[in-house]
Amino acid sequence: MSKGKYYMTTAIAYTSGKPHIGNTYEAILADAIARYKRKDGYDVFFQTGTDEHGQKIEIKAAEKGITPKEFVDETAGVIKNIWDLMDVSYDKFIRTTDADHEKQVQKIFKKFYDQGDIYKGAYEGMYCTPCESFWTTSQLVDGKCPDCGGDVKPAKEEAYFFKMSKYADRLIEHINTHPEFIQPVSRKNEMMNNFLLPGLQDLCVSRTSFKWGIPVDFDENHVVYVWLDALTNYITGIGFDVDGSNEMYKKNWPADLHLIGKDIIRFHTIYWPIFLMALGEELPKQIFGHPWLLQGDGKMSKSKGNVLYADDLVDFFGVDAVRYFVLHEMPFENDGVISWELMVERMNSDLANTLGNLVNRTISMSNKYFGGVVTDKGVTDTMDEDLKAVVLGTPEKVAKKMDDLRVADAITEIFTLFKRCNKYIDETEPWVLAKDEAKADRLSTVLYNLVESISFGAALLESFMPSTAAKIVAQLNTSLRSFEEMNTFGLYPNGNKVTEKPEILFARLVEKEVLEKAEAMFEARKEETEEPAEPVIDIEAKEEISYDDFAKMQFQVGKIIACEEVKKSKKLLCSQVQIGSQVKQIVSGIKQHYSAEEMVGKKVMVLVNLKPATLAGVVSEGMLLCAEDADGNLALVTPEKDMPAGAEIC
RNA sequence: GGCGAGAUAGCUCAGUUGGCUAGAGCAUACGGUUCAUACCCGUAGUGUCGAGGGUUCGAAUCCCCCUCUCGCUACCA
Repeated sequence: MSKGKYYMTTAIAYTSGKPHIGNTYEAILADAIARYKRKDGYDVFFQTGTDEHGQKIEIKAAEKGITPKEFVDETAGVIKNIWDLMDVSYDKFIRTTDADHEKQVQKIFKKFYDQGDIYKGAYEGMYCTPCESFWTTSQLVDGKCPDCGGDVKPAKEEAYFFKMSKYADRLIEHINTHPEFIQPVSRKNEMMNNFLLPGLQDLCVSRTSFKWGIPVDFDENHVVYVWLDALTNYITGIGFDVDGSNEMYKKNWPADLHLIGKDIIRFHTIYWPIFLMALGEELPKQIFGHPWLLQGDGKMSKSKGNVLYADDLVDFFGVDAVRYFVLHEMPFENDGVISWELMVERMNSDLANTLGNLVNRTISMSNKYFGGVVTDKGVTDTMDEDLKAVVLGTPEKVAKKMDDLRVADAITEIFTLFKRCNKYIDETEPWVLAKDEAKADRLSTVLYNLVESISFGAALLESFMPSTAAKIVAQLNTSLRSFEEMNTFGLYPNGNKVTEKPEILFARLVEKEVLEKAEAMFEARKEETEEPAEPVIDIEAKEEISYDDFAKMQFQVGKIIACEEVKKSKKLLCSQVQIGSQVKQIVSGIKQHYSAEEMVGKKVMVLVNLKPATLAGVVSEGMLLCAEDADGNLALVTPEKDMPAGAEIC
């Protein structure tokens, strides 16, 4: 009895490298929802996959001396393996290098062009390779990409543009009349206020600066913009065709849920719906931008060697414990935190103590008192009522939470059930009953109630911790029950026999040992990756210049004699810089790296003949030069020996 | 700078339309218990509910203002 179709997706993972636990979280979250919906009677189609085009991949492949295709084949394999390791039950794993996907993207692009939604124009500006974005000079941050902080270079290219504004009103209307469309709702306001209401800009949807993309078939110099390529996976993966889609597509579209990270909400709630409108297709019902899983002890970074990967965590804790942790620890709207200490705490208190020990003690008592045979002798007590009420009420509570995609809260409800069971043992005191032969039947019923309650808990746990749920019912010698079978208390077969030797589900861990082991792992990894003792940075080479070009620039040593913060800005410091006998006012975006006080007295390298400009209302007559590392930290460039203010740098 | 969110126990947070001594989990202390993975159950807490002012019989909750944090965004030579 199907409740109808349910089509859901994750964002497709970018194949630039191995995904860390934060990336993996999304797949696990989606899986929990997919499994739950299936159990709830929906005909679920769950799609995930990989996003494989773009200049960044072209460059990475070149560095490794392999073709882009070889590179993405390898990375896509790594990603798929991790999803499989984590028991992600996807129905389709799409890759944007799949032939049928590429074919459809070309057709879609052509259709847009033919119907006038895409027009050919030219783009001029500063280009950021990793972000594959153009910026106007005024958008740059210290001459760097405002998104990633990376280097940009001047570029001009012929390009195709999509007329976003044409559909803006319709989209605004849709968002306003469908409050569930963007979740959480706070994100809706951000999109409205920052993009839709001020007016949408046309979007550049092709590139000519690199080759690793889907070619525009009627204009070979161009490849399709990665976002247009990537977003369409949601329809091409289920059989969309410009010339007539198949039955599977007709059944599944529109998607019921796009699960994505909060960083790409803009692409999914603005560009994607507009592309769909242009195709004449329905819009997805809901887009949920989930928060991120952050690392407690500082940001994850490869250079620090402290990146957490799902497979490493599995080695420490096991698949289901990791699933439990990321699902349970992630709030609905705020970012969650992951750390070794927190993992151990959850592992010990929730999984080992509350759940594992409950199952273990129940089975042990059944064996000890009745040779493992579980029978309801019908000797009830008033104290049974509350237990039954809690157990019978839990499926409903979980359902309510899952309706709102509050997965963490749903799990908490299930653990409330297990805690209630532990309390029941304390209330009934089976070991006291066991001492009185007249109470043997009561004891039997108590144990039956426990086994029955745990059966409920295990069945509810199935969507979130599938293998643990299976292990529990195997030990109870029963099967996972359906939601329908959770309307009645007492379906556990009377006289059934539980396992003789209960296996420990989750072993308690000692925090200190885990930390030491983790430390050792990171150290080992550092040694592996740390070829050069000192990190080096490669930046994109700029075009060669002549000596004359160089000679146009005048550099001098400047002494900062005063410095204050620019009030209206988060990043700017305004310095008075003595250069020879004159003093120039220079504004620099370095507030986050230097305080105004520590600037004073420094001798720095200044580009003095730069045309003055006004920044945040303050005139700036030059530029202080800085070095920047991979994390965006800045260091002022100063003369190696003390030099007078005004000394020429040549 | 614009828009928005937030500040509650040691930690992570919940507090519906203002209403009885402000809650949960974890951690801590004490007590109980022994079937079990030294586990489970119970009790106890501590809180100037970010600061100040106002409305009200009554404010964590509503209004004003301030401080700080965060998100999106603009600007950032």
